[in-house]
Amino acid sequence: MRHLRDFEFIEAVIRAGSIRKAAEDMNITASALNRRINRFEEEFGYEIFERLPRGVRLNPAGELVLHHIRAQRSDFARLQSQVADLSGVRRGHVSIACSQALLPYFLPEQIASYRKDHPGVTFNVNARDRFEAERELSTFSSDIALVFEPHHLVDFEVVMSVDQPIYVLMRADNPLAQQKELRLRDCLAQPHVAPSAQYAVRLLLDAAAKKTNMERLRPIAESESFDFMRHYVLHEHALAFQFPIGLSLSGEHGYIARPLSLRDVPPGSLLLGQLRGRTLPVASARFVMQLSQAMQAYHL
Amino acid sequence: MRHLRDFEFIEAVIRAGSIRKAAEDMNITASALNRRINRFEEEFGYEIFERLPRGVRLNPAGELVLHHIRAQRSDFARLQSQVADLSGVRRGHVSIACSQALLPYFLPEQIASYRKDHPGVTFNVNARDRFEAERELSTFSSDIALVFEPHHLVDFEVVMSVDQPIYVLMRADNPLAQQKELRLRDCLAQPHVAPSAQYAVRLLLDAAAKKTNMERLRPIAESESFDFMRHYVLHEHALAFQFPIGLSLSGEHGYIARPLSLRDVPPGSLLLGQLRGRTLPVASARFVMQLSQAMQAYHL
DNA sequence: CAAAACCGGTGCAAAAATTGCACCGCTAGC
DNA sequence: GCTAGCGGTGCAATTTTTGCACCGGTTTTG
Repeated sequence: MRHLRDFEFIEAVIRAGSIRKAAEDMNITASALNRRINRFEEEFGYEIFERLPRGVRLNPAGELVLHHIRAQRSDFARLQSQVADLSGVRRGHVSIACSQALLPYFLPEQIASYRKDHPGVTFNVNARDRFEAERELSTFSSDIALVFEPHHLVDFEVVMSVDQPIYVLMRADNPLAQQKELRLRDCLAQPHVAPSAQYAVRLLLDAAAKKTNMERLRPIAESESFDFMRHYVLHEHALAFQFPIGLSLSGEHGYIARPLSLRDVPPGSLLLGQLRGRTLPVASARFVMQLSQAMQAYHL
Repeated sequence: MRHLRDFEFIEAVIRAGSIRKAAEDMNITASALNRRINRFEEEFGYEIFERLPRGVRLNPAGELVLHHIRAQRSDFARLQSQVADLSGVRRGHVSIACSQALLPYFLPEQIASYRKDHPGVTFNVNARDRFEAERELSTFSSDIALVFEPHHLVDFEVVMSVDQPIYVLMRADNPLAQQKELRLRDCLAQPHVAPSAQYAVRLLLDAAAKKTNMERLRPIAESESFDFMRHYVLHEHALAFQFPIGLSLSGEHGYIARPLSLRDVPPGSLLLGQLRGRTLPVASARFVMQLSQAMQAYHL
């Protein structure tokens, strides 16, 4: 769009770190770009770039402008989405930052179900940890975040939250599979794999083990990939841990899942959220509503 | 600003109702303006005007665009205000829609006090009833509203609220001035003036009179001007009604004010608010904080 | 019922804004 | 002290925008 063109050039300069490099990226002369930037600053009333000998860098005013640019663009996208919606077109795009756990079962099912009604809507799904997810929201890189136990929560507006007990994964022939509910001490006595430290599952397990004076987790394998861990238990007689929303509980994938007793380990909170105060495009807003309903089904 | 120019032209067309008239207003040729509008619609992807034989009119998509334009402009003003603030300039502009009652004492004092610290900040103060005030907020015509008992409350985000008992105004030689607190029936027995029906004071008085089976108000004069009524009691031996925040309680202006008993008439709520979800410019946000503190002093 | 008054839209040339090119002065790094 | 890379500027070329004249259509007016 015409009226956002200055903003595109400004963003290009920010990315490139210098006007000349940005000019090359944008297929324009450095002098032309230089004048655009200068004219913008003049009209805006304040400089937004520091001039360094090797290039330019945003000053504090520029940081505000950058945020404004991002907000502006997202706002305009929402406007178009609203207009498209009222002309009955029902198209749009939804961008999601989510925990890894939701990638195999939950989100594919939800998205497929949504697209059955709204085939014009496209999706963007990226695995992000809870820090990155919030950052993605505040830079307008994602519309929606779906993560366990997010941290800051300053820019994160919680739309829906469900508690999830931790489940233990094992092969069907594991004797523990006979019990309906497992105790933490029984699990730690067996060989187990565990997610690395930044994941909510691991945090909860570590805290629980520490609290009850049991010995710490001694995973035979640590990984950032729940996919890997889910498959590992099929090969060696080991346990893995995961939230049920990331699992298939039918047993048809070869593994059995049993909940850890809530007496031992508190549940983790799965939070659905968006950037605080932001009005989402129509498609995203509707998908949030669907997710929110789907999450209620997981309510303890 | 450059990137808002299309928006200015669009607004001009909306105001004028036809491209030709708008072109005249904007000192431009109709053909040029026509092409701007057409180009915008083409780039935007949707028509925003209905072409009528006598001009043009916004279609529903256009309504959304209009709202976007207003939000955009306000957002840009806030950005400039934030940047100005961080360069230490402390300038800006605050636009207030408020009840008449706040014009004589409360707001002048508050604004003067604020401008002592921030002389670069300018103000816009307009008396609006509670319907108009909310409309002003949602069209971004005012930043802040300060009204009694606003109605819709859908777009109105309450920042602070204080209850105000109704006070009775009289000349110092009125025998009622001897009492610390007045009963409604005593007041209605005397000649009195009253605000017209749309005002909160009148609503409360009418409701109270009706409820207690007393006879209705029989004002010897009805007016929309509290200024008029305040002065009237100085000339004839009559009573007037007003919230204390609109009064000088020192007696130095010639009238005496006594509260109506809360047993007879419930207090009215003075609400300080802004457009829901909007982030105000720095100057406005700070002034809201000051108003909020000042209002606490009136807490019952 | 016809003329006049407006309306949005378009072709074309004039005017204005933007861009590209050549070049300046400056600083960091070698 | 030399070079490479940077932001900035004067001037001409180029692209974009505008103004003017005019078209076809509809409503108002006499």
